[in-house]
Formats: sequence, structure tokens, C-alpha cells
Amino acid sequence: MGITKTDLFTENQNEVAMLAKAIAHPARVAIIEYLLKVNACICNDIVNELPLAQPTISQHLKELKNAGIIKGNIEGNAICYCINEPVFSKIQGLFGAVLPTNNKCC
Amino acid sequence: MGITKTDLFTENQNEVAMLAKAIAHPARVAIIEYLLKVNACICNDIVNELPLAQPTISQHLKELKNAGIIKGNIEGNAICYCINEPVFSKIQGLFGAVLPTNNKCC
DNA sequence: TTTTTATATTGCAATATTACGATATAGATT
DNA sequence: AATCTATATCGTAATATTGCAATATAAAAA
Repeated sequence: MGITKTDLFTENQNEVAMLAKAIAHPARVAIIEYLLKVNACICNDIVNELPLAQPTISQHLKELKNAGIIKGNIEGNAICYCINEPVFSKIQGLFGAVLPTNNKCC
Repeated sequence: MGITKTDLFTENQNEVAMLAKAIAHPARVAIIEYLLKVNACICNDIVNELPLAQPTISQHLKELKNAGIIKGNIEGNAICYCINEPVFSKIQGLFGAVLPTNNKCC
């Protein structure tokens, strides 16, 4: 198959999986880290920053944008990208704020 | 291609991506949620809990185990799974503890 | 020892992802 | 207008993922 049965899971489970998938590639992690570091909108810089071809980076940016993690603003003939705060905060909440477990076995 | 160029990125970027990938499927999110809920080692229950065939779940469990997120203990003829605390805490740290951004543009 | 129970492995089909060259688009510059 | 610059899209090859039936394995129960 190769197709995920999203209809069998809750909306929340699918959302967490979708957001995790967007982060599940080192190039996209690098893009997020870079945007967090410069803490501003960045245009062509990303292509020069990463060791991948321009179409490949464009594709990764699209996936991050589709997941809502970043957003792009048209600035002349360039497009400036930055972190989309609300979604990014949501991710921090989803993965960061889980109850401390106390395994009784294992 | 279809192959990720891990050698082009830092160890940390690859690790974050690897952990995110392990979470990037609703079935695996459901397994993690269930293990956190019952807060103990669970054996066959997972197969009955999820709407997927046994081999499929076995495969997802294997991926979570490979990522270090869960661990399995042999208990007679059954195997009991539970959250692997150190790695799970690491995930919470990685995704949860990021500086608050203050976008100047967009 | 045969059978049952719990889980893993194999093999395979359907689909998704990754990467990039070639090309398109669109605003800026000359 | 012609060219340059920045980015997106298309097409395609290589590889990875998802899902499951069939089968294997191994301990428990009968």
C-alpha cells in the first residue's frame, strides 16, 4: 500500500503525525533552526545556507508551509520566509507538555 | 532518489529528524498515547486497541523501538512494551524548549 | 506432545518521499 | 525590450513507507 489510513485515527493523532512528518527531515530541521536563529524573514539566504539544490529546498519549504510551520511573504521578486508562531507554539505544546511518566515495570 | 542525504547535516539535525519521523504516523502517535495513558508495560493490548492488522502494528512497534522511544521486555511468551523515559524526555526537551521568537516582519 | 497464544518476519503491491535537471514565472535592473 | 535574479513547477529516477496475508517462532496450556 504505502497509504496511511488517517480515517482510522483521531483528528489530534493525525495532526501530531502531520506536524512531526514536516519536521522529519534534516534539511527541514536545518531550515527551522536557521529561521529561529536569525529570528526574521529570510529570502534567498536559505538556498545558500543549505547544501541542496534550489528545487529541492523549494520543495522542503513548500512542505513546511503546507504544515503551517513557516509562512512566506512576497517581497518584490523575492519571497521571505519566517516561522509561523502560532503553529510553532502548538508544536512546542504538543511535544513538550506531556506528563512525567513513572514506569512501574521494565 | 528517495534517499535522504544525512551526511550533509549535523548529528543533531539528523537526530531530531529521526525522532520526528518515528512519531510521524498516527498509529505510532496512538501507541505512544496509549502507553502514556496506562503508564505501564503493555503486551497484546496494543493489537486490540488499534484498528490495524497485527503485522502492521508489529512493524510500527519495531520502528518506535529502533528510534528508542519505547522498549520491550520479554514476559513469558508475550512481550511488554513501555515508554523509554530518557529518550522520551529528550524529545520533550528538543521540541518543547525553544526560545520564544519575536518576528519583526510578516 | 499437540494445540493455543503472542509476536515477529517475509514477501509483495500500492503509494509516498527525496533529489535534481530542465524549464517556467515574475519582478528588478539595465 | 532584453537581461538578470529569485523562486516555483514539471518530470523522472531511486528509494522508502505502509499495509497485510501467509508463515515462522517460541513459550504456555491442555
